[in-house]
Amino acid sequence: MSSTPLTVVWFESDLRTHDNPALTAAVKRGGPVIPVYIQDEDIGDGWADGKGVRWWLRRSLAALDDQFGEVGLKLIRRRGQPGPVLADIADSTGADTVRWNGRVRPARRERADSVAEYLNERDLEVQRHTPDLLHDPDAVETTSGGPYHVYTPFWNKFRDVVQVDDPVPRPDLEEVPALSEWPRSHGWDELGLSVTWDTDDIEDVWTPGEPAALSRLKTFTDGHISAYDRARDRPDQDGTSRLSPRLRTGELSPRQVWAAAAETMPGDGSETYLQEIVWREFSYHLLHHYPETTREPLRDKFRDFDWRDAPDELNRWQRGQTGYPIVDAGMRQLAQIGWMHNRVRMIVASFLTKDLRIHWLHGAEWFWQKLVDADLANNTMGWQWAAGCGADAQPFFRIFNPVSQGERHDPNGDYVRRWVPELADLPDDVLHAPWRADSQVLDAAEVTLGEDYPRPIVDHSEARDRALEEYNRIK
DNA sequence: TTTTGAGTTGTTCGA
DNA sequence: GTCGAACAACTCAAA
Repeated sequence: MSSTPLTVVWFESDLRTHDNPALTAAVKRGGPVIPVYIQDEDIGDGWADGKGVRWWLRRSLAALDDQFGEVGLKLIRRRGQPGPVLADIADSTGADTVRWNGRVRPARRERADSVAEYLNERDLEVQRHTPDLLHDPDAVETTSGGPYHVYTPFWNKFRDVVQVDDPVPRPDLEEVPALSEWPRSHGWDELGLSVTWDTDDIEDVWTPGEPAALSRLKTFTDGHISAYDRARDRPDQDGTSRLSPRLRTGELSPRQVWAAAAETMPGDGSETYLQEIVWREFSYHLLHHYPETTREPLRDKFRDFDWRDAPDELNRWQRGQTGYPIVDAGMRQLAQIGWMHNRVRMIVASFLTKDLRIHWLHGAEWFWQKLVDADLANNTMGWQWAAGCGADAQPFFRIFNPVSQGERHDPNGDYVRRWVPELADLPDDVLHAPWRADSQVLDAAEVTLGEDYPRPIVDHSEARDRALEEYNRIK
């Protein structure tokens, strides 16, 4: 028995020091604390971290390590199977306890269960703490028992029964006794987190890490959250929270976001924003009850849907060369900064699945590779929703018109001009549909369709009719 | 137990 | 230009 008990804290999607129940409990226990992050390619569900998430993780982990470094601690980074890695660290340091916050992604949850078993068999104590989810997916159920398939009743029930905990205070890390010798830690290359991005824009837009996350949360809740309900659909404005990558890596917990948003003056903006936080809950609710939906449609009849095999068109969608400016702007924003405005995500998803009738899974996989906020629950629900085969699906005839969506949500064209600069000199009235412009207008803007910018890959009206036919066939 | 009604991030058409 | 209606299908809760 050691008089100064040593505790290992296993970090995963909770890269923060505030509201971290496992870390706070470890510090409270007294004795040295060893923070550990383990990068593991295969967590069992086939969705290994994509490039965008790895780009973010590398920087977020460095920021967390900096915070620990300021008080003489060190974040141990390792690659491999968590059970053996944690046992090895405990063995080499004499730690007797491993703590972590409960996991929310089904495969991570199951893996954590087997890791606990593995550690227990080796006489290590395991303590699990509150996960980064506000509701218990098994506890929130419909009146007749069972999971929800529609958001609004889920939201009503959530408000009735879920008591959101207050965030846990940040522990005083300075009181943690120093460890004389730290276990070995892997470099970024060994960890698989050295990612080269195609452009520098991503570096200018994002500052990963908990300090920047807290700062953004404050800016958002002090400021434009009050206009969130009106501004969130405007990709040309900074109307959204941009907190999604923070929640993905756990630089912020949903409890912190909830508390900060609920504290602001009550109003339509913050109410609408709280609903978005609960959309994340709903997506985890669905993934918990239907884990197979990351690859299979929730609605069975969509198994017969005749998706088109069209690699060239998929490629043009990915590169932002469809000839529909709002779609191309979104796809290029994604490629360049690893993030896309939510409204535009819906537009490009509708375009891929309905106009091009390409399987939503191709879209989900592309987003998964590129997004810095790629979250399996949100990505799955979003794509199935857009394709019409998921929960709370829009009626199948609700097919976004990429021109009218662009005109409505990017009325001045600032968003398109920013991401599709070859169209920047077109006047507003044809910016979202360049093929409608007179030849003099195109000449004046120095745009030659088919050369500088593609003609539309499909005619939306015809594509819409064909999609409706197919949806009618399977109904 | 059965019925009813509200809800659902849109588009198009015609008055 | 603006407006309401039509476009189907399903979930869920309340009557």
